[in-house]
Amino acid sequence: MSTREKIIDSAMSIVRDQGVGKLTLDEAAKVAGVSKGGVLYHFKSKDDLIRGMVQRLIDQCDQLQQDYYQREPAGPYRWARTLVRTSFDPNGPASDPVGGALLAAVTINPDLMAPIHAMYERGMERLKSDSPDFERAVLICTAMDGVYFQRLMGLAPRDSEVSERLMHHALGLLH
Amino acid sequence: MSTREKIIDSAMSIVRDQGVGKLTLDEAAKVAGVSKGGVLYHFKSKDDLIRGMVQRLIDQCDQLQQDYYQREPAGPYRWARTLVRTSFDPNGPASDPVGGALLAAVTINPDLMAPIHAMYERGMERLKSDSPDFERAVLICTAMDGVYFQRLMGLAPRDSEVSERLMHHALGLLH
DNA sequence: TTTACTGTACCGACCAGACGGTACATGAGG
DNA sequence: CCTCATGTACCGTCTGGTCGGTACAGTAAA
Repeated sequence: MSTREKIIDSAMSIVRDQGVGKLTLDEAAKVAGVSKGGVLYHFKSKDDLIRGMVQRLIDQCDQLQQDYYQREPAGPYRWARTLVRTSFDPNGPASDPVGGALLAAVTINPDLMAPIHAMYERGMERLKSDSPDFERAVLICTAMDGVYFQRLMGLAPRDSEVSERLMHHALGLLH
Repeated sequence: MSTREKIIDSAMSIVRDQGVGKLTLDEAAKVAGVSKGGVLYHFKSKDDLIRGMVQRLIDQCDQLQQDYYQREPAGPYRWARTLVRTSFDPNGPASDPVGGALLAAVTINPDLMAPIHAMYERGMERLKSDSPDFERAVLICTAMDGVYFQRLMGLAPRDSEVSERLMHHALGLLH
């Protein structure tokens, strides 16, 4: 793995394990096994590092959504169903490791959220394109944001069985 | 209004207007119109200030929920319906001003989230007590978390008409 | 094949400013 | 005169960012 990627990974794990407040260039360097100079060679500022984290998050989301979309049977609400399944993917960004990028961005410099806004817009367009009842789709997908939120805040560490049932209930409302 | 309350208000507004990263004792003092010594008289540390913010948030939520609960007609899903209406209250904590307390807490010291966890537990108990289909209630209320999340992240600044329809759709699923 | 040069990747010392927190002074009201 | 509420001055630490330097790989002329 490239050093650059390793640094992003390290930053993500710091946010997850120690909280956003502990994300410093020194700490990221230490965890990644390089010097602070090394970090600043790949990212010209802390904001730039966070931009990298956000981009990573977006790429991962896009990838996962594409994968699930292909596997999802065609028909109404295909995109909504895709988003539901993506949200519960145990390896997806909705699970613990990478989500902190958002927290880092919104707390350190809200401007860094711009790419996320764009991703949201894309998602809305997709929903609109194949949802017979758009409001229904928005509501369910908003619930998926809620799932994400709860994980970010460390609320309700749902066991996988409860998650499973919640997911199926959501899917059941998309018919 | 007491100085203590004024300081909490100031801290809230800093988080909202400038981001969590800009919440410092000096800045809070400046905005509240007192000196740093004054702030530290009322809150013996920054963590303590954030505790105060979190407590304010919780008190406001509790108050609002009680109000709406009383106004909500009895019957199944009464608590779920209450939570939905609370989430869309234009003066409630779900709107912009006070939400940042959560961000401040989770980024600066995750331990400060403990009272929020407790509030969540209470909410779940209430839902369980009067929801014929508990999963349905949880799903809808998770969507309310999503609404909150989107506001925190500055995503989708929904106009009030869209909010209105989303709320009614949520209520429609609670029958 | 040696030499000279260039670009990439990274290191580590350093700095200026900001921050949380402490210690103490001040001053008004009872 | 004492306590409550607040102001002032200061300290030690941490942080983002700069800068000069190093190691090394490629490469191209001599």
